[in-house]
Amino acid sequence: MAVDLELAPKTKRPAGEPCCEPVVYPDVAREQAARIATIAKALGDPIRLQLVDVLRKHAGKVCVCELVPLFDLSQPTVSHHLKKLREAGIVGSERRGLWAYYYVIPESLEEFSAWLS
Amino acid sequence: MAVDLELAPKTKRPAGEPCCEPVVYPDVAREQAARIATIAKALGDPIRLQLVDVLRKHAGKVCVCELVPLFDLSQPTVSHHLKKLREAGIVGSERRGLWAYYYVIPESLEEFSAWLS
DNA sequence: CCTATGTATTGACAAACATGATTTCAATAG
DNA sequence: CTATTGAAATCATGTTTGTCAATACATAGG
Repeated sequence: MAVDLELAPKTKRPAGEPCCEPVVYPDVAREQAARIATIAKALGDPIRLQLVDVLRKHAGKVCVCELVPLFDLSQPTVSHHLKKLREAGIVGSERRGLWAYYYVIPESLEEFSAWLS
Repeated sequence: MAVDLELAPKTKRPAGEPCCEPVVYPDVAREQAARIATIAKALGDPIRLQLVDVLRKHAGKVCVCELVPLFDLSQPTVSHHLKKLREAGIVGSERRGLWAYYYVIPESLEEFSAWLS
């Protein structure tokens, strides 16, 4: 797992040699990085982060009509952000009649959280 | 801190009334969300996430010349990503002669990590 | 000096993104 | 049925992003 890079003091190359040994980054790490980056990207917008924050604090399902007035944004824009979060697997939604309720999928944040700490 | 949204079953509005009570999102939370989203945004690219990953695993300073061959990218592109990470306050850099060494600033990830868990 | 090397910046460009206006869809009430 | 309402999708637009080629900058060695 750990990439073993050398941190030896460098000297100017003898004009031809490569600077460093080419280090191969393991594919599994790349895939994990891609997964985590997808989550991070979805959280990388203040609105979406606050959406997740609100949803998490309620630990239940929240109606879109309650989320929209939290922000100075149009309903379609909030819907757009919720879609992004859905596509990233961070939230799920459920329709009950006219209303749509959103909730956080906690497992979706676990790998990221583990990597971060 | 906790936003107290009601989750009562909804009924169709009497044509005029707003759907829900306007809920005020506290400003302090907005600022925190903005800070965390900045970090998340910077981590929201697979390359940058791997860069941070490598730097963290080494818990020391790593030469750019060792980072570039990890990716199938040009040196300017890697430099660009490192700059993004620097601007987000996630990494710092130090020049020693020709070489530039990068390192993670652990505190930069603390607030995000705390929020996530 | 001059040349070579490691790194950063600039310019350009396609792709992705955030946003709002408008439209579409689904479901409820009458 | 029709009208209305909540939510999602579509369209258009201006902005940001990731990438590389080319260039600039700084430093080390001769």
